[in-house]
Amino acid sequence: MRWSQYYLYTTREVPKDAEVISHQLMTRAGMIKKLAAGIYTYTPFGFRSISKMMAIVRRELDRAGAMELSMPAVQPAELWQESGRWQEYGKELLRMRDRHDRDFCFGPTHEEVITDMVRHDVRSYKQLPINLYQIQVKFRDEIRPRFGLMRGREFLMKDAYSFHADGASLDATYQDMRDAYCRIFEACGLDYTVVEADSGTIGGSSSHEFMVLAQTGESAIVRCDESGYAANTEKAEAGELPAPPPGPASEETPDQPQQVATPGLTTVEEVAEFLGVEPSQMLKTMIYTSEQEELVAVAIRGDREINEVKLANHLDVKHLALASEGEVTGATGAPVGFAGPVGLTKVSRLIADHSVRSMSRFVCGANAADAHLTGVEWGRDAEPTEWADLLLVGEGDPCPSSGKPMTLSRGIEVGHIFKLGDKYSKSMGCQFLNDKGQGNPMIMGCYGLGIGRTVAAAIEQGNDADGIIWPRPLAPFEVLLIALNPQDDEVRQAAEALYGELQERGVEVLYDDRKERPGVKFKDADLIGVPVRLVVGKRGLTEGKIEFSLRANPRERHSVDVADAAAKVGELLE
RNA sequence: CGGGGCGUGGCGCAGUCUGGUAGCGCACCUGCUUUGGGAGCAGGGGGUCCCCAGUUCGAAUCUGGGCGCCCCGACCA
Repeated sequence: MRWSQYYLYTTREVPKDAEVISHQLMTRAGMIKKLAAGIYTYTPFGFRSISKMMAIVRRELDRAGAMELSMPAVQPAELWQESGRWQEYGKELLRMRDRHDRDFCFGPTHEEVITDMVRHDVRSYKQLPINLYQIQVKFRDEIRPRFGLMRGREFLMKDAYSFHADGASLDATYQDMRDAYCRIFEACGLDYTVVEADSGTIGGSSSHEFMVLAQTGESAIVRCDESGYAANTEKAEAGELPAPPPGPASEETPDQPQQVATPGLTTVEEVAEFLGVEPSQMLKTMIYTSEQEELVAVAIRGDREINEVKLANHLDVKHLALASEGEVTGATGAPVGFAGPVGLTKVSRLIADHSVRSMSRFVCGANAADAHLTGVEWGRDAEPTEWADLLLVGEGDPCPSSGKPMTLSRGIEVGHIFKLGDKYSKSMGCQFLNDKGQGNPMIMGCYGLGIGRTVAAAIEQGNDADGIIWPRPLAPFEVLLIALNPQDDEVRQAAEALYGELQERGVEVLYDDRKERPGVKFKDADLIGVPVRLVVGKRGLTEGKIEFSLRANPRERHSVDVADAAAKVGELLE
């Protein structure tokens, strides 16, 4: 490809709305153009990387026995009503009407469509298992699209769905897909980790996420080097936390709680400081509401935070919110900031996190304005209706397996695999007949992988002050051939000859034949990050030499005889 | 959905407070010089100042309404 005729326009300036490095570099390198919030065009240059990513995905999934198909982007509401998600999915689902006033949506995912297809075609256990995938444009109307391709509204995703007669078959395919994903991300040269994850609105039991480690990642994960345990903090569990020391004992009334005045002190930190105790000796009581419209109280240690994903799962609700001021006052008889478990009768449930089980003589709100209680004991003064794991796990918490401290880091979620079970097959009547002639819902798995996001993640991991450093498998071109002074006959002829030779060899080469100054060409070369750089210039040519270097190691430059250059490139690309 | 900010040549911005014929840098076109790390000089093209309505002799600028975009938050009792 001759750059002088190619659709590739770089910019020197960083667009003002690009915050993360991958977004800045993809924009500056002319790979993507924004059309609207979270909606991008891939330019020919950008699309080459996207295509390479798709090719890797296809290769590995085909190898894992999955079959590619293509489903509609626009889907009728009926299917979503059947699965229940027309109600559940909320505003992220882009809904629309056709000319006959029929409801449709732009698919954010395709469980309904694939299940609908399979239930019509598959009758017998003899036809199972089946594993189908597509690479498709999806649309999710995110609250706040940002970070370029990392969190767009319209995006390219590979999604696969498997159908099974039993759990063992699902387990086998799940493992195959997990292995395929590992091969895919390894092929992309990414530093990634597999973590246990919450299954979210898709539903189902087991699930794993593939995280590319990057400080700009939007997901938090904890890991234990000792045991290998790794999980998204939405899902992560911790071993038992060390018990905090008992709070101060009351001299006059050692066998009952004592009410103390805490005027205007509503936060754990304020009360702890005022009373001279540690936040870990306090009990925090939060009032939540959900679509079930009942108020529940949740108790957690004062220095810790509630994991709302765990709480929503425990309550089996879709949407959770902290209760309003009015609801809190109605439930506790006090303003926000003074809730506690003692005498809390107006909520239906008091759910206590395991972190508060070992607490003794703790401090909590008194359910009265400007007052807290000290010296409170479980059993004697209050009793939760249930215990649960609601802890948001943090840095240094003990690993649930080894007990060693875990580390917290950030990751970009590039893949997510689920064991769905029969959630969709049951609600949508996707059944098969077993060997005894009985009808059963199929067992399903589903497997997502963000194409654009993975390419962006590769840039997050591969860049320097001058631009992108592509992992070779995702690079738009393998070789950048620069004719430094194309107006010089000798230089041009040598570069043209080499260009032809590289093409003969099947090398993906971008030939910079533009009438630009050397400085511009070098800067652009660094920016677009093509792995191998060849420079034909007057200086070297007088000695019959061509210079080559690798983008990953820009300072190391080598000379090679003109005649050997193409062979040398072939060698480098081996 | 709350709070804040911004819409002015392709991109980044000034001008708006205090109304008076729209400017700068980059990019683009022409010419000359330059040519191994984003060149210099000279000349040139390109803008419904987001949209609608209003105030005014006169609106990018003031008023009202709308649209779009960006950032923060939507959570620790």
